[in-house]
Amino acid sequence: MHMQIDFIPIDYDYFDYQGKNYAKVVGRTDEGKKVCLIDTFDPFFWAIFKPKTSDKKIKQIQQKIDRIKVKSASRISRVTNTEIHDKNFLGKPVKAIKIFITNFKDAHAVADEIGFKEIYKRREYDLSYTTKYIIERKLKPLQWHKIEGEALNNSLEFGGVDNSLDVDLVLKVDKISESKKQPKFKPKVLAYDIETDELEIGGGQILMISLVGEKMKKVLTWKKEKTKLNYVEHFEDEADMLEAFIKYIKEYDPDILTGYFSDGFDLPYLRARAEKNRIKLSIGVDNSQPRFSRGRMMTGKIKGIVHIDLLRFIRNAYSQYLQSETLSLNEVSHELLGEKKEEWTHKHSSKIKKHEWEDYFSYNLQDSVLVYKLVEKMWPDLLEFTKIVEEPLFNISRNTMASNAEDYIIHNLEKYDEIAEKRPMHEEIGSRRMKPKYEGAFVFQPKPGLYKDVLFFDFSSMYASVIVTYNLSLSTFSEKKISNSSLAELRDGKAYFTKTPGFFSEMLKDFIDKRRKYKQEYNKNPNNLLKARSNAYKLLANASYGYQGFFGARYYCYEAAAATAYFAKQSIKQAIETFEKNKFKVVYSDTDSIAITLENQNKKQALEVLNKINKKLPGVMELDFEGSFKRGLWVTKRTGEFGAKKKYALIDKEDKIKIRGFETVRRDWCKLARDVQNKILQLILKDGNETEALIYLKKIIKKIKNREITLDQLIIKTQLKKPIEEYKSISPHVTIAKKMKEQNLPVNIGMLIEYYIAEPENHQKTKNGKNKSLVRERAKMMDESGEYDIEYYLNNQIIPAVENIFEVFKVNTKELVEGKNQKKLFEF
DNA sequence: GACTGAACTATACC
DNA sequence: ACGGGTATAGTTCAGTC
Repeated sequence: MHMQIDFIPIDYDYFDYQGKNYAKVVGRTDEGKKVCLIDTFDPFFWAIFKPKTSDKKIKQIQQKIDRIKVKSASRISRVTNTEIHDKNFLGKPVKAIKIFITNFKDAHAVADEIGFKEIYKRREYDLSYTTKYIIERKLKPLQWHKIEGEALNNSLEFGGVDNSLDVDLVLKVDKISESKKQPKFKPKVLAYDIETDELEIGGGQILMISLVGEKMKKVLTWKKEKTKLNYVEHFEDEADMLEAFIKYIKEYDPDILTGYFSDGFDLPYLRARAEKNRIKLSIGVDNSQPRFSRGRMMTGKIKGIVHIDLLRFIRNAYSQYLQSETLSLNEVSHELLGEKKEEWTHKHSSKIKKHEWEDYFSYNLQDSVLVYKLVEKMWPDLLEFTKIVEEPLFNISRNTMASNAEDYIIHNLEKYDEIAEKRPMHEEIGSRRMKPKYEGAFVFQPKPGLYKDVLFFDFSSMYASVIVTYNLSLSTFSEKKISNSSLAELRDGKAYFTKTPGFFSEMLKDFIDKRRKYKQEYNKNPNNLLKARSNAYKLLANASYGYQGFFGARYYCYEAAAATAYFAKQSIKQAIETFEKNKFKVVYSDTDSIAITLENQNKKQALEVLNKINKKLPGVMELDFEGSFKRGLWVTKRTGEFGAKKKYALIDKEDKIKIRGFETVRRDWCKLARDVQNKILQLILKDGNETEALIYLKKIIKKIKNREITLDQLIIKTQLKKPIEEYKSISPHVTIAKKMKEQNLPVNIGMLIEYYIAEPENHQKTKNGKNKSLVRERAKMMDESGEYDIEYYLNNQIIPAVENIFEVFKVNTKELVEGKNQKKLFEF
């Protein structure tokens, strides 16, 4: 039956039938029906001719290519057609041959057959089928389309594929067209979370599974403990529970199934337990089981349902805007939703008392509730990134910003008639990584002191605007001098960039323009979607500088990255000079920001200088006024009397404090040191007087000496960043990690190891009174008994955190603790 | 055995 | 392997006297 529908694509997949590739796209109609489209296009890749290859030679090679056949185990793939085209490659016009083949999977093998000496490069055989499909058929993810096609109903076409699909409609596509109307789409989201005794995947039974969606709240368990909680459903055993899990997913029919760290834990665990119970975890629309691809990170894919591991999206797209010290579900929920996980101390199920099970069920449910709410909150971002980058949601939710930027480029090359550059191979990556670091940003050496009336300025999206302004990219770069170009004097040579705009900076300019446009629209009409859109463009713009310097990038260009830093440095130094020429004192500057003090002039005069600077700035570069602060504090380094960079504290007129770099904002310092430093910074900044701060410090020192500090204030947390065996230097947190492992406690890479420093057993001291033993020998796990090491917490935590602050006021803190002033100290 | 600088490590800034 | 360079600072480690 021929029909037309309004359709929004959600999940992309493909299959082979009789040696040919077909796309299988699952999505919804405007009426909420689940539909699977079957569609196809003629797969192809490109071979680019060397310059000046004669037309005759080109014809000859075309004929040879036309005859290529490649045999693989399951099929014979051959070239079905060839076309000669005028295209661009890295911004230069080229003659290229478009090579159509029967099966896209054989593109690589066919490309290998094309080793003619007239062929310069072979390209686009390394793009995924789905990416190619989206580009060729213009069926863009999460955008509405009009689809015309033939409904398949118990058809024998494609080996009866429609019979095996759990959808409302299977449509063989004839025609795809853009929809003018783009009504709001709300996906059906289902969040899940499991609880187990063993952390090793499949190592023990799954005790319970929670499922939370719109009008769905369930905890499934085979535990028999009675409960008043009406969302708990009891099953005979683990197998029954798993069957119910499958059944409920089918019933709910979600577009998105989501968990937290579910790529690495929940989904593989479910799969493993299903296997143990000889159950097929057939949750895919074709009743297939989840599949796992193992790269550096495990990834779980479900056919027809987008599996989102929310942790990965948060890590890649959200984390830089979060204050949370870890990306744990608890902290992230607290920050974004103002809600927390429920209290539950993990213990083996055999040790859980009868009345405690209710808490455990409730805890399990709450985790899914939080994940559900977080996805709701982040949906605008997921949606906008998907619409802008044009890759499937599954990829968007896992991509790093650099790959999002790259995918955007790939999907937009057509406008420039560009053939895509290939992904670097292993050796290429190796040699890129061998390259020395290029010279980066400028950081101003501050003079320690407490300053009044500090104004901050910063360049908006500085590196992106530099790339656009100077046209810095792989396709515009030249080692040799060329006409009409700009020159960057790099550490190891000169780099020229043509002023004729290249596609990279054109696309980047689009990011900047759109960011500006949607930000303005948002300011006029604030809503989540516009905010997410303008933010997405900002993130993509900011990622593009790192992208060009990233060894894994298709459009990697070391010189462009180095030149970006070079030109940025020039601009900020000029801006600093201009402020200084106009009699303003510059107190600090880092990369794209400048801080000045007003002294004898006023803010209006400073803004006039800003105007002057902006008039002289080239291209799309722009310096903005960021904010005023009534006081700002810069301190010395611990070693030497220079001012420390990347460390300062500000206070504005509303007494709001902004702290950068200080121990206060570092998670590897104990809470006491951070809190004390924070308090002292506040006392000093509020009225510019150190006396009260000093009194406070003395009180704290006394408390430490009298052992009045509770242990939770003294926990030191350090992240374990690699396997224990790989550490060359055994620092305290590694020692603790070893101890934990010996006691069979879970130790994972990425974990924050917690410990405190205890009084040494034998009080051996060196001549100058320092503890003889290494710190790691005094490090204890939090539940190990012992008394905290007064000397360590004074000399290695509190004093280092406050010493440099008081030094600004010529107060010697060290003397407070030891030596002559000790008596005085206890008078407080 | 005491001392010192280099190496290693974690974390922050932009 | 899955953005970049710049910077601070602690602890350990290895070399020297």
